[in-house]
Amino acid sequence: MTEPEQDRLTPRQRAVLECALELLVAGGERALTTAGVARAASCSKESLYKWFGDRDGLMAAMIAYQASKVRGFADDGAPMDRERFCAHLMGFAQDLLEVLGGDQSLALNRLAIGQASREQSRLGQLLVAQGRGRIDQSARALLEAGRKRGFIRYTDADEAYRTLYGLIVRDLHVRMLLGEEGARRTEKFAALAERGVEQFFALYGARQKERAETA
Amino acid sequence: MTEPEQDRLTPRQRAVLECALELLVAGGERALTTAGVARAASCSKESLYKWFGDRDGLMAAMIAYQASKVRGFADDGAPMDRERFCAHLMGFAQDLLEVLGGDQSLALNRLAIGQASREQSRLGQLLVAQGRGRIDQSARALLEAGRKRGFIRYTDADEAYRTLYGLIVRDLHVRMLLGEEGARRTEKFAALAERGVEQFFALYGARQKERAETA
DNA sequence: ACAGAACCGTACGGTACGGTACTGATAGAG
DNA sequence: CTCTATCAGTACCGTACCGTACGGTTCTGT
Repeated sequence: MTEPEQDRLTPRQRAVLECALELLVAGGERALTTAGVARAASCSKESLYKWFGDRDGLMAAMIAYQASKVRGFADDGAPMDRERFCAHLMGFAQDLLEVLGGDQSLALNRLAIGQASREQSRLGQLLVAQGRGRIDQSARALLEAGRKRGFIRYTDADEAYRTLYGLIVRDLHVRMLLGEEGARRTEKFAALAERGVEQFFALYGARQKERAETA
Repeated sequence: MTEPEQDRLTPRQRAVLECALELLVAGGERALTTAGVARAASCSKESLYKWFGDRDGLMAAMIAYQASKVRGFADDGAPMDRERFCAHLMGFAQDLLEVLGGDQSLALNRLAIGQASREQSRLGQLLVAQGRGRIDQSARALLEAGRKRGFIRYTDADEAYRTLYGLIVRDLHVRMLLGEEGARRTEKFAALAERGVEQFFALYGARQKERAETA
Protein backbone atom coordinates (compact mmCIF):
# COMPACT_ATOMS: atom_id res chain seq x y z
CA MET A 1 0.00 0.00 0.00
CA THR A 2 2.52 2.56 1.15
CA GLU A 3 5.21 1.68 -1.33
CA PRO A 4 4.48 1.92 -5.03
CA GLU A 5 2.92 -1.14 -6.52
CA GLN A 6 5.63 -1.35 -9.12
CA ASP A 7 8.30 -2.15 -6.55
CA ARG A 8 6.38 -5.18 -5.37
CA LEU A 9 6.37 -6.64 -8.86
CA THR A 10 9.16 -8.34 -10.73
CA PRO A 11 9.70 -7.38 -14.37
CA ARG A 12 8.31 -10.77 -15.34
CA GLN A 13 5.11 -10.08 -13.41
CA ARG A 14 4.78 -6.65 -14.97
CA ALA A 15 5.11 -8.21 -18.41
CA VAL A 16 2.36 -10.65 -17.52
CA LEU A 17 0.11 -7.79 -16.43
CA GLU A 18 0.80 -6.00 -19.71
CA CYS A 19 -0.29 -9.08 -21.61
CA ALA A 20 -3.40 -9.33 -19.47
CA LEU A 21 -4.22 -5.69 -20.20
CA GLU A 22 -3.86 -6.26 -23.93
CA LEU A 23 -6.17 -9.22 -23.67
CA LEU A 24 -8.71 -7.21 -21.73
CA VAL A 25 -8.60 -4.34 -24.20
CA ALA A 26 -9.00 -6.66 -27.14
CA GLY A 27 -11.86 -8.79 -25.91
CA GLY A 28 -13.33 -7.45 -22.69
CA GLU A 29 -13.80 -9.42 -19.53
CA ARG A 30 -14.85 -12.55 -21.38
CA ALA A 31 -11.40 -12.71 -22.92
CA LEU A 32 -9.63 -12.34 -19.58
CA THR A 33 -9.37 -16.01 -18.69
CA THR A 34 -6.59 -17.47 -16.64
CA ALA A 35 -5.71 -19.90 -19.40
CA GLY A 36 -5.71 -17.07 -21.95
CA VAL A 37 -3.43 -14.89 -19.85
CA ALA A 38 -1.08 -17.79 -19.24
CA ARG A 39 -0.96 -18.59 -22.93
CA ALA A 40 -0.51 -14.97 -24.03
CA ALA A 41 2.19 -14.31 -21.44
CA SER A 42 3.90 -17.68 -21.88
CA CYS A 43 3.64 -18.55 -18.25
CA SER A 44 1.85 -21.29 -16.39
CA LYS A 45 -1.46 -20.94 -14.65
CA GLU A 46 0.25 -22.16 -11.53
CA SER A 47 2.54 -19.14 -11.57
CA LEU A 48 -0.44 -16.85 -11.99
CA TYR A 49 -2.04 -18.28 -8.89
CA LYS A 50 1.23 -18.18 -7.01
CA TRP A 51 1.75 -14.50 -7.81
CA PHE A 52 -1.75 -13.07 -7.68
CA GLY A 53 -3.71 -15.49 -5.54
CA ASP A 54 -6.74 -15.87 -7.75
CA ARG A 55 -8.49 -14.22 -10.65
CA ASP A 56 -9.71 -11.31 -8.52
CA GLY A 57 -6.17 -10.75 -7.32
CA LEU A 58 -4.97 -10.65 -10.89
CA MET A 59 -7.57 -8.02 -11.79
CA ALA A 60 -6.70 -5.96 -8.74
CA ALA A 61 -3.03 -6.13 -9.68
CA MET A 62 -3.89 -4.98 -13.18
CA ILE A 63 -5.70 -1.92 -11.85
CA ALA A 64 -2.98 -1.04 -9.38
CA TYR A 65 -0.32 -1.51 -12.02
CA GLN A 66 -2.10 0.64 -14.58
CA ALA A 67 -2.75 3.33 -11.98
CA SER A 68 0.93 3.39 -11.06
CA LYS A 69 1.69 4.67 -14.55
CA VAL A 70 -0.27 7.89 -14.09
CA ARG A 71 1.89 10.85 -13.26
CA GLY A 72 0.62 14.15 -11.98
CA PHE A 73 1.24 17.85 -11.69
CA ALA A 74 3.17 19.27 -8.77
CA ASP A 75 3.32 22.98 -7.95
CA ASP A 76 7.01 23.81 -8.01
CA GLY A 77 6.38 27.39 -6.93
CA ALA A 78 7.75 28.68 -10.20
CA PRO A 79 6.40 32.01 -11.42
CA MET A 80 3.35 31.58 -13.55
CA ASP A 81 1.30 34.25 -15.27
CA ARG A 82 -2.33 33.94 -16.19
CA GLU A 83 -1.54 32.71 -19.67
CA ARG A 84 0.58 29.87 -18.39
CA PHE A 85 -2.01 28.96 -15.76
CA CYS A 86 -4.71 28.84 -18.39
CA ALA A 87 -2.47 26.73 -20.59
CA HIS A 88 -1.84 24.38 -17.67
CA LEU A 89 -5.58 24.01 -17.14
CA MET A 90 -6.10 23.34 -20.82
CA GLY A 91 -3.37 20.75 -20.73
CA PHE A 92 -4.93 19.10 -17.71
CA ALA A 93 -8.33 19.06 -19.40
CA GLN A 94 -7.00 17.49 -22.56
CA ASP A 95 -4.91 14.97 -20.64
CA LEU A 96 -7.98 14.05 -18.62
CA LEU A 97 -10.08 13.46 -21.71
CA GLU A 98 -7.35 11.45 -23.36
CA VAL A 99 -6.77 9.31 -20.28
CA LEU A 100 -10.48 8.63 -19.80
CA GLY A 101 -10.85 7.84 -23.48
CA GLY A 102 -7.83 5.58 -23.67
CA ASP A 103 -8.29 1.93 -24.50
CA GLN A 104 -6.80 0.60 -21.30
CA SER A 105 -8.64 3.05 -19.06
CA LEU A 106 -11.96 2.24 -20.69
CA ALA A 107 -11.32 -1.50 -20.47
CA LEU A 108 -10.38 -1.33 -16.79
CA ASN A 109 -13.30 0.92 -15.93
CA ARG A 110 -15.64 -1.47 -17.70
CA LEU A 111 -14.11 -4.33 -15.78
CA ALA A 112 -14.47 -2.61 -12.42
CA ILE A 113 -18.01 -1.48 -13.16
CA GLY A 114 -18.98 -4.96 -14.21
CA GLN A 115 -17.72 -6.30 -10.90
CA ALA A 116 -19.25 -3.52 -8.82
CA SER A 117 -22.37 -5.51 -8.01
CA ARG A 118 -20.41 -8.31 -6.36
CA GLU A 119 -20.25 -7.38 -2.73
CA GLN A 120 -16.91 -8.95 -1.91
CA SER A 121 -15.17 -7.35 -4.85
CA ARG A 122 -13.60 -3.97 -4.25
CA LEU A 123 -12.23 -3.27 -7.70
CA GLY A 124 -14.30 -0.11 -8.02
CA GLN A 125 -13.00 1.34 -4.77
CA LEU A 126 -9.50 0.38 -5.82
CA LEU A 127 -9.81 2.06 -9.19
CA VAL A 128 -11.21 5.24 -7.70
CA ALA A 129 -8.59 5.38 -4.99
CA GLN A 130 -5.56 4.46 -7.07
CA GLY A 131 -6.39 5.89 -10.49
CA ARG A 132 -8.67 8.81 -9.93
CA GLY A 133 -7.04 9.77 -6.68
CA ARG A 134 -3.84 10.74 -8.42
CA ILE A 135 -5.59 12.76 -11.07
CA ASP A 136 -7.67 14.53 -8.44
CA GLN A 137 -4.61 15.39 -6.37
CA SER A 138 -2.84 16.74 -9.40
CA ALA A 139 -5.79 18.91 -10.38
CA ARG A 140 -6.25 20.19 -6.85
CA ALA A 141 -2.62 21.24 -6.71
CA LEU A 142 -3.03 23.05 -10.00
CA LEU A 143 -6.19 24.85 -8.86
CA GLU A 144 -4.59 25.83 -5.58
CA ALA A 145 -1.61 27.22 -7.45
CA GLY A 146 -3.97 29.37 -9.53
CA ARG A 147 -5.90 30.52 -6.49
CA LYS A 148 -2.77 31.54 -4.60
CA ARG A 149 -1.73 33.68 -7.53
CA GLY A 150 -5.17 35.27 -7.74
CA PHE A 151 -6.32 33.93 -11.09
CA ILE A 152 -9.34 32.12 -9.70
CA ARG A 153 -11.46 32.34 -6.57
CA TYR A 154 -13.22 29.66 -4.56
CA THR A 155 -13.95 28.73 -1.00
CA ASP A 156 -14.38 24.98 -1.41
CA ALA A 157 -11.56 23.40 -3.39
CA ASP A 158 -13.39 20.11 -3.76
CA GLU A 159 -16.47 21.87 -5.09
CA ALA A 160 -14.42 23.85 -7.58
CA TYR A 161 -12.59 20.80 -8.83
CA ARG A 162 -15.76 18.79 -9.30
CA THR A 163 -17.25 21.65 -11.27
CA LEU A 164 -14.19 21.78 -13.48
CA TYR A 165 -14.45 18.04 -13.99
CA GLY A 166 -18.12 18.26 -14.90
CA LEU A 167 -17.54 21.08 -17.36
CA ILE A 168 -14.78 19.19 -19.11
CA VAL A 169 -16.07 15.65 -19.14
CA ARG A 170 -19.84 16.13 -19.00
CA ASP A 171 -21.46 12.82 -19.94
CA LEU A 172 -18.65 11.85 -22.27
CA HIS A 173 -17.12 9.24 -19.98
CA VAL A 174 -20.27 7.20 -19.60
CA ARG A 175 -21.00 7.46 -23.30
CA MET A 176 -17.55 6.16 -24.11
CA LEU A 177 -17.96 3.39 -21.56
CA LEU A 178 -21.22 2.43 -23.25
CA GLY A 179 -19.39 2.16 -26.55
CA GLU A 180 -21.11 5.03 -28.32
CA GLU A 181 -19.36 5.61 -31.62
CA GLY A 182 -19.44 9.39 -31.74
CA ALA A 183 -18.16 9.82 -28.20
CA ARG A 184 -14.53 8.90 -28.90
CA ARG A 185 -13.76 11.54 -31.51
CA THR A 186 -10.37 12.30 -30.04
CA GLU A 187 -9.79 15.10 -32.51
CA LYS A 188 -12.54 17.04 -30.76
CA PHE A 189 -11.00 16.71 -27.33
CA ALA A 190 -9.04 19.94 -27.69
CA ALA A 191 -12.17 21.95 -28.46
CA LEU A 192 -14.04 20.31 -25.59
CA ALA A 193 -11.19 21.05 -23.21
CA GLU A 194 -11.06 24.69 -24.28
CA ARG A 195 -14.78 25.21 -23.87
CA GLY A 196 -14.78 23.55 -20.47
CA VAL A 197 -11.93 25.68 -19.20
CA GLU A 198 -13.55 28.84 -20.56
CA GLN A 199 -16.76 28.09 -18.74
CA PHE A 200 -14.82 27.28 -15.60
CA PHE A 201 -13.16 30.70 -15.75
CA ALA A 202 -16.55 32.29 -16.25
CA LEU A 203 -17.66 30.74 -12.98
CA TYR A 204 -14.51 30.85 -10.87
CA GLY A 205 -12.26 33.37 -12.56
CA ALA A 206 -11.14 36.30 -10.41
CA ARG A 207 -12.43 39.69 -11.51
CA GLN A 208 -10.32 42.22 -13.30
CA LYS A 209 -9.79 44.36 -10.21
CA GLU A 210 -8.69 41.40 -8.11
CA ARG A 211 -6.42 40.25 -10.85
CA ALA A 212 -4.95 43.70 -11.13
CA GLU A 213 -4.31 43.78 -7.38
CA THR A 214 -2.28 40.62 -7.41
CA ALA A 215 -0.53 41.27 -10.70
CA MET B 1 -39.34 0.44 -33.13
CA THR B 2 -41.91 3.02 -34.04
CA GLU B 3 -44.53 1.91 -31.57
CA PRO B 4 -43.78 1.89 -27.85
CA GLU B 5 -42.15 -1.26 -26.60
CA GLN B 6 -44.83 -1.75 -24.02
CA ASP B 7 -47.48 -2.47 -26.63
CA ARG B 8 -45.47 -5.32 -28.04
CA LEU B 9 -45.34 -7.05 -24.69
CA THR B 10 -48.04 -8.97 -22.90
CA PRO B 11 -48.57 -8.32 -19.19
CA ARG B 12 -47.05 -11.71 -18.51
CA GLN B 13 -43.92 -10.80 -20.40
CA ARG B 14 -43.67 -7.47 -18.58
CA ALA B 15 -43.91 -9.31 -15.27
CA VAL B 16 -41.10 -11.59 -16.38
CA LEU B 17 -38.96 -8.58 -17.26
CA GLU B 18 -39.68 -7.08 -13.85
CA CYS B 19 -38.46 -10.26 -12.19
CA ALA B 20 -35.38 -10.24 -14.37
CA LEU B 21 -34.69 -6.65 -13.35
CA GLU B 22 -34.98 -7.53 -9.68
CA LEU B 23 -32.58 -10.38 -10.20
CA LEU B 24 -30.12 -8.12 -11.99
CA VAL B 25 -30.34 -5.49 -9.27
CA ALA B 26 -29.81 -8.05 -6.55
CA GLY B 27 -26.88 -9.92 -7.96
CA GLY B 28 -25.51 -8.26 -11.06
CA GLU B 29 -24.97 -9.93 -14.37
CA ARG B 30 -23.76 -13.14 -12.79
CA ALA B 31 -27.21 -13.60 -11.28
CA LEU B 32 -29.01 -13.01 -14.56
CA THR B 33 -29.14 -16.59 -15.79
CA THR B 34 -31.90 -17.96 -17.94
CA ALA B 35 -32.65 -20.63 -15.38
CA GLY B 36 -32.71 -18.05 -12.60
CA VAL B 37 -35.10 -15.78 -14.46
CA ALA B 38 -37.36 -18.70 -15.27
CA ARG B 39 -37.41 -19.79 -11.65
CA ALA B 40 -37.95 -16.30 -10.25
CA ALA B 41 -40.70 -15.50 -12.74
CA SER B 42 -42.30 -18.95 -12.56
CA CYS B 43 -42.06 -19.51 -16.24
CA SER B 44 -40.24 -22.03 -18.35
CA LYS B 45 -36.98 -21.44 -20.10
CA GLU B 46 -38.69 -22.50 -23.28
CA SER B 47 -41.05 -19.55 -23.01
CA LEU B 48 -38.12 -17.20 -22.43
CA TYR B 49 -36.48 -18.34 -25.65
CA LYS B 50 -39.78 -18.21 -27.49
CA TRP B 51 -40.41 -14.62 -26.40
CA PHE B 52 -36.96 -13.08 -26.45
CA GLY B 53 -34.91 -15.24 -28.77
CA ASP B 54 -31.85 -15.68 -26.62
CA ARG B 55 -30.15 -14.21 -23.59
CA ASP B 56 -29.07 -11.09 -25.46
CA GLY B 57 -32.64 -10.56 -26.63
CA LEU B 58 -33.80 -10.80 -23.04
CA MET B 59 -31.31 -8.16 -21.93
CA ALA B 60 -32.29 -5.88 -24.80
CA ALA B 61 -35.94 -6.29 -23.87
CA MET B 62 -35.12 -5.39 -20.28
CA ILE B 63 -33.45 -2.17 -21.37
CA ALA B 64 -36.23 -1.19 -23.75
CA TYR B 65 -38.84 -1.99 -21.14
CA GLN B 66 -37.13 0.01 -18.43
CA ALA B 67 -36.65 2.93 -20.80
CA SER B 68 -40.33 2.88 -21.67
CA LYS B 69 -41.12 3.81 -18.08
CA VAL B 70 -39.38 7.17 -18.33
CA ARG B 71 -41.75 10.02 -18.87
CA GLY B 72 -40.68 13.45 -19.95
CA PHE B 73 -41.51 17.12 -19.89
CA ALA B 74 -43.56 18.63 -22.68
CA ASP B 75 -43.95 22.37 -23.17
CA ASP B 76 -47.69 22.96 -23.04
CA GLY B 77 -47.28 26.65 -23.80
CA ALA B 78 -48.72 27.56 -20.41
CA PRO B 79 -47.55 30.84 -18.89
CA MET B 80 -44.45 30.41 -16.82
CA ASP B 81 -42.54 33.02 -14.87
CA ARG B 82 -38.89 32.84 -14.00
CA GLU B 83 -39.57 31.28 -10.63
CA ARG B 84 -41.52 28.44 -12.16
CA PHE B 85 -38.92 27.90 -14.86
CA CYS B 86 -36.20 27.71 -12.26
CA ALA B 87 -38.31 25.30 -10.26
CA HIS B 88 -38.79 23.18 -13.36
CA LEU B 89 -35.05 23.08 -13.93
CA MET B 90 -34.47 22.12 -10.32
CA GLY B 91 -37.05 19.39 -10.63
CA PHE B 92 -35.40 18.10 -13.77
CA ALA B 93 -32.01 18.11 -12.08
CA GLN B 94 -33.22 16.20 -9.07
CA ASP B 95 -35.16 13.73 -11.20
CA LEU B 96 -32.06 13.17 -13.29
CA LEU B 97 -29.92 12.44 -10.27
CA GLU B 98 -32.52 10.13 -8.80
CA VAL B 99 -32.97 8.24 -12.04
CA LEU B 100 -29.24 7.82 -12.58
CA GLY B 101 -28.79 6.76 -8.96
CA GLY B 102 -31.68 4.34 -8.97
CA ASP B 103 -31.01 0.66 -8.45
CA GLN B 104 -32.44 -0.46 -11.75
CA SER B 105 -30.75 2.25 -13.77
CA LEU B 106 -27.39 1.48 -12.22
CA ALA B 107 -27.82 -2.24 -12.76
CA LEU B 108 -28.79 -1.81 -16.42
CA ASN B 109 -25.99 0.64 -17.09
CA ARG B 110 -23.52 -1.76 -15.51
CA LEU B 111 -24.90 -4.54 -17.67
CA ALA B 112 -24.64 -2.51 -20.87
CA ILE B 113 -21.15 -1.28 -20.04
CA GLY B 114 -20.02 -4.79 -19.27
CA GLN B 115 -21.23 -5.91 -22.70
CA ALA B 116 -19.84 -2.87 -24.52
CA SER B 117 -16.62 -4.63 -25.48
CA ARG B 118 -18.42 -7.36 -27.38
CA GLU B 119 -18.67 -6.10 -30.90
CA GLN B 120 -21.91 -7.79 -31.86
CA SER B 121 -23.76 -6.55 -28.81
CA ARG B 122 -25.51 -3.22 -29.12
CA LEU B 123 -26.89 -2.88 -25.62
CA GLY B 124 -24.98 0.33 -25.04
CA GLN B 125 -26.34 1.98 -28.15
CA LEU B 126 -29.81 0.78 -27.21
CA LEU B 127 -29.55 2.19 -23.71
CA VAL B 128 -28.31 5.54 -24.93
CA ALA B 129 -30.95 5.78 -27.64
CA GLN B 130 -33.94 4.55 -25.65
CA GLY B 131 -33.19 5.68 -22.13
CA ARG B 132 -31.07 8.77 -22.43
CA GLY B 133 -32.80 9.90 -25.59
CA ARG B 134 -36.04 10.55 -23.78
CA ILE B 135 -34.39 12.41 -20.95
CA ASP B 136 -32.43 14.52 -23.43
CA GLN B 137 -35.52 15.37 -25.42
CA SER B 138 -37.39 16.35 -22.29
CA ALA B 139 -34.56 18.57 -21.11
CA ARG B 140 -34.18 20.20 -24.52
CA ALA B 141 -37.88 21.03 -24.56
CA LEU B 142 -37.56 22.56 -21.12
CA LEU B 143 -34.53 24.63 -22.09
CA GLU B 144 -36.19 25.80 -25.28
CA ALA B 145 -39.26 26.86 -23.30
CA GLY B 146 -37.01 28.93 -21.04
CA ARG B 147 -35.17 30.44 -23.98
CA LYS B 148 -38.35 31.46 -25.76
CA ARG B 149 -39.48 33.26 -22.63
CA GLY B 150 -36.14 35.01 -22.31
CA PHE B 151 -34.91 33.48 -19.09
CA ILE B 152 -31.82 31.96 -20.63
CA ARG B 153 -29.72 32.57 -23.72
CA TYR B 154 -27.82 30.19 -25.93
CA THR B 155 -27.02 29.60 -29.56
CA ASP B 156 -26.38 25.86 -29.49
CA ALA B 157 -29.10 23.96 -27.66
CA ASP B 158 -27.07 20.77 -27.56
CA GLU B 159 -24.10 22.57 -26.10
CA ALA B 160 -26.25 24.22 -23.44
CA TYR B 161 -27.89 20.97 -22.47
CA ARG B 162 -24.60 19.11 -22.17
CA THR B 163 -23.27 21.88 -19.96
CA LEU B 164 -26.32 21.63 -17.75
CA TYR B 165 -25.85 17.90 -17.55
CA GLY B 166 -22.20 18.23 -16.63
CA LEU B 167 -22.92 20.80 -13.95
CA ILE B 168 -25.57 18.61 -12.37
CA VAL B 169 -24.07 15.16 -12.63
CA ARG B 170 -20.34 15.88 -12.72
CA ASP B 171 -18.52 12.59 -12.06
CA LEU B 172 -21.25 11.26 -9.82
CA HIS B 173 -22.64 8.78 -12.34
CA VAL B 174 -19.36 6.96 -12.89
CA ARG B 175 -18.64 6.94 -9.17
CA MET B 176 -22.01 5.40 -8.48
CA LEU B 177 -21.45 2.87 -11.26
CA LEU B 178 -18.14 1.95 -9.64
CA GLY B 179 -19.95 1.31 -6.37
CA GLU B 180 -18.39 4.11 -4.36
CA GLU B 181 -20.15 4.32 -1.04
CA GLY B 182 -20.29 8.07 -0.58
CA ALA B 183 -21.59 8.74 -4.08
CA ARG B 184 -25.15 7.56 -3.47
CA ARG B 185 -26.10 9.92 -0.66
CA THR B 186 -29.53 10.61 -2.07
CA GLU B 187 -30.27 13.15 0.64
CA LYS B 188 -27.64 15.37 -0.94
CA PHE B 189 -29.18 15.25 -4.40
CA ALA B 190 -31.30 18.32 -3.75
CA ALA B 191 -28.30 20.42 -2.82
CA LEU B 192 -26.36 19.15 -5.81
CA ALA B 193 -29.25 19.93 -8.12
CA GLU B 194 -29.58 23.44 -6.74
CA ARG B 195 -25.90 24.20 -7.11
CA GLY B 196 -25.82 22.84 -10.65
CA VAL B 197 -28.79 24.92 -11.73
CA GLU B 198 -27.36 28.02 -10.10
CA GLN B 199 -24.10 27.60 -11.98
CA PHE B 200 -26.01 26.96 -15.17
CA PHE B 201 -27.86 30.26 -14.73
CA ALA B 202 -24.57 31.98 -14.08
CA LEU B 203 -23.38 30.80 -17.48
CA TYR B 204 -26.55 30.90 -19.58
CA GLY B 205 -28.94 33.13 -17.66
CA ALA B 206 -30.26 36.19 -19.52
CA ARG B 207 -29.17 39.55 -18.14
CA GLN B 208 -31.41 41.76 -16.04
CA LYS B 209 -32.15 44.14 -18.91
CA GLU B 210 -33.16 41.31 -21.24
CA ARG B 211 -35.29 39.78 -18.57
CA ALA B 212 -36.96 43.11 -17.93
CA GLU B 213 -37.68 43.50 -21.63
CA THR B 214 -39.51 40.23 -21.85
CA ALA B 215 -41.26 40.50 -18.49
C1' DA C 1 -66.97 -31.65 -24.80
C1' DC C 2 -62.92 -31.52 -27.42
C1' DA C 3 -58.89 -30.22 -30.24
C1' DG C 4 -55.06 -27.36 -30.41
C1' DA C 5 -52.05 -24.02 -28.66
C1' DA C 6 -49.48 -22.11 -24.98
C1' DC C 7 -47.01 -22.96 -21.06
C1' DC C 8 -44.70 -24.86 -16.72
C1' DG C 9 -41.27 -27.76 -14.68
C1' DT C 10 -37.45 -30.51 -15.36
C1' DA C 11 -33.84 -32.93 -17.35
C1' DC C 12 -29.96 -33.25 -20.62
C1' DG C 13 -26.08 -32.25 -23.96
C1' DG C 14 -22.38 -29.47 -24.96
C1' DT C 15 -19.20 -26.10 -23.63
C1' DA C 16 -16.29 -23.05 -21.05
C1' DC C 17 -13.82 -21.75 -17.13
C1' DG C 18 -11.52 -21.59 -12.37
C1' DG C 19 -8.47 -23.82 -9.75
C1' DT C 20 -5.25 -27.87 -8.66
C1' DA C 21 -1.85 -31.43 -9.50
C1' DC C 22 1.71 -33.42 -12.02
C1' DT C 23 5.81 -33.71 -15.20
C1' DG C 24 9.79 -32.23 -17.25
C1' DA C 25 13.20 -28.60 -18.14
C1' DT C 26 16.44 -25.12 -16.58
C1' DA C 27 19.60 -22.74 -13.81
C1' DG C 28 22.23 -21.69 -9.85
C1' DA C 29 24.62 -23.37 -5.35
C1' DG C 30 27.65 -26.36 -3.02
C1' DC D 1 28.28 -33.72 -10.58
C1' DT D 2 24.32 -33.37 -7.64
C1' DC D 3 20.76 -31.22 -5.16
C1' DT D 4 17.17 -27.90 -5.06
C1' DA D 5 14.05 -24.33 -6.33
C1' DT D 6 11.48 -22.29 -9.85
C1' DC D 7 8.66 -22.28 -13.77
C1' DA D 8 6.41 -23.73 -18.37
C1' DG D 9 3.25 -26.83 -20.23
C1' DT D 10 -0.45 -30.04 -19.80
C1' DA D 11 -3.87 -32.85 -17.98
C1' DC D 12 -7.63 -33.04 -15.04
C1' DC D 13 -11.83 -32.16 -11.97
C1' DG D 14 -15.82 -29.89 -10.43
C1' DT D 15 -19.02 -26.46 -11.47
C1' DA D 16 -21.95 -23.32 -13.88
C1' DC D 17 -24.53 -22.03 -17.65
C1' DC D 18 -26.76 -21.70 -22.40
C1' DG D 19 -29.88 -23.65 -25.37
C1' DT D 20 -33.04 -27.55 -26.44
C1' DA D 21 -36.26 -31.32 -25.75
C1' DC D 22 -40.02 -33.63 -23.59
C1' DG D 23 -43.94 -34.89 -20.55
C1' DG D 24 -47.75 -33.06 -18.27
C1' DT D 25 -51.08 -29.20 -17.38
C1' DT D 26 -53.90 -25.12 -18.19
C1' DC D 27 -56.20 -22.05 -21.21
C1' DT D 28 -59.00 -20.99 -25.45
C1' DG D 29 -61.91 -21.22 -29.24
C1' DT D 30 -65.45 -23.95 -31.46
